[in-house]
Amino acid sequence: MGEGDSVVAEIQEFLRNSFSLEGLSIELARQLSSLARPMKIPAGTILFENGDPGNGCYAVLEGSLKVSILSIEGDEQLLAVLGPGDLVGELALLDGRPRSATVSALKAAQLAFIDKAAFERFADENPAVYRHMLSIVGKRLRQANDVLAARSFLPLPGRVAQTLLQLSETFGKPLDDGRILIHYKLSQADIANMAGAARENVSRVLNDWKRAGTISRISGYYCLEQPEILKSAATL
Amino acid sequence: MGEGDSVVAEIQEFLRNSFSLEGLSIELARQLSSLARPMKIPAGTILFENGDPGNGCYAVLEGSLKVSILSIEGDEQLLAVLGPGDLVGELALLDGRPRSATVSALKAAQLAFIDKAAFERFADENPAVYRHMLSIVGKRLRQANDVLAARSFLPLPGRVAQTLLQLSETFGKPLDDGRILIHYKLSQADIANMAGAARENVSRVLNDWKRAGTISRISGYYCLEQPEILKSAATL
DNA sequence: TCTCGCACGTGATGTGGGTCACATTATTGG
DNA sequence: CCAATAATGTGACCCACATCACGTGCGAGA
Repeated sequence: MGEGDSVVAEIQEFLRNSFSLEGLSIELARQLSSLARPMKIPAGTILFENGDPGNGCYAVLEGSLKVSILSIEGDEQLLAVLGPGDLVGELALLDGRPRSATVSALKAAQLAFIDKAAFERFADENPAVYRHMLSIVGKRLRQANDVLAARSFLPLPGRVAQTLLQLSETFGKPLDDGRILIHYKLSQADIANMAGAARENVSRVLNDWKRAGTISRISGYYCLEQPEILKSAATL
Repeated sequence: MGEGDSVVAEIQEFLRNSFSLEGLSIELARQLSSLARPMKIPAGTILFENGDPGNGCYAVLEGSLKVSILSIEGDEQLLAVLGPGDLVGELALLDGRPRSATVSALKAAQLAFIDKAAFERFADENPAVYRHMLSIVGKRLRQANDVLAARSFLPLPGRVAQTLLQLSETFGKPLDDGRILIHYKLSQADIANMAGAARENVSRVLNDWKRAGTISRISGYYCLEQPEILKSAATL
């Protein structure tokens, strides 16, 4: 255990903020937090890989992770970049199947591991937890469908727009007017891997928008100056 | 109610077969079936459209439905073709959000409607129902990720292979050796809309395989002669 | 301060697969 | 049984986007 108390407090804080916000009572969140085992991983660590047996899920307290699928040739399809407040590996909680994607740490991360068995025992007593879980998975499924739709119907710029908007959901800080700052260091390669496009072309699109004033870079961070334009570009 | 009893019996039969197979007790299935409202829709009916408010989900007893996303230009991305034993519209049961896709009847269909509120009331008493639901949604999410991965990494033939294999999961009847008959009338256009490809190219791929003996058509139905070859074509 | 490495910008070139056009079967209503 | 109509096969062409090739800026470490 060792480093103990402050982390426990952090887990509770986390659950209070993220879970309860979405309709889970604070008391439940607190109890749930006592099931979680804190853990810390350095940047670059692979938390688990596609095909691994899955025995539980993780809540992200600090740092950031990426969820991706890898092809044989080593190409990467980024599914998501996750930050504090997010949950990964929930699929293992649902059925007992192996992990369907690979998750690794982009930055050193503080996590809370929740064991499948313990979770089920707890949730059986508290159906609200199941409902909450369903809504999380439901959100993921909707998002997956959106991405697929974008892949089917939108040309490259549309897909990039969708990617930026999606990232702004996790990392966006609203500024004045409707501007949104994506407070996370993103490389074009990352964006390209999410949008399913070649980095070079993402560069071209991004520059077109920068010149048109649709987006800008503020000390390394992308800033959506006119989110509406991006939204309309990402509309099917 | 009117047409009544035989349909009620059918709903129970359905739930016994499909739900209980996947770990839900027969008793629960029977009780759940009493919440369902039977309904029949003719071929071509649109059950609901993307954006509609969603107040419940449907179990398919007979007939077939398609789940699709439509672009502005009228192009269609087919997400799934469903037959007896499948469930549609579960997302509405999870969160209260509007429907994320359009579902319509390919053939006249007999359905059982399950109201969101009634479902939650029942499931709160029987957490096993929630667990079962989670495993269904989990399966969908895995499948969605697979399709996205295929779109990212596989060339056209691979995507068509994946589509056939996926369809064989719903409609496949195993024959001798490892051959699988897809017992459903499929047009090339359908396959193309699922694989996200142009019909003409699907035609070419299918004919190549037919000539190579990988697949065949038996009185209008596609038959996978060598599923392993398709599987390897669909491997990332 | 230099330079090594890495993220980014941009033209030239290649190609998978979409689009068009049309011939050739199947299917179906009459 | 026959038109009408829809599903399929196949070639020719085209284009969005991947790939290649290389130049430019810039932060980190010696």
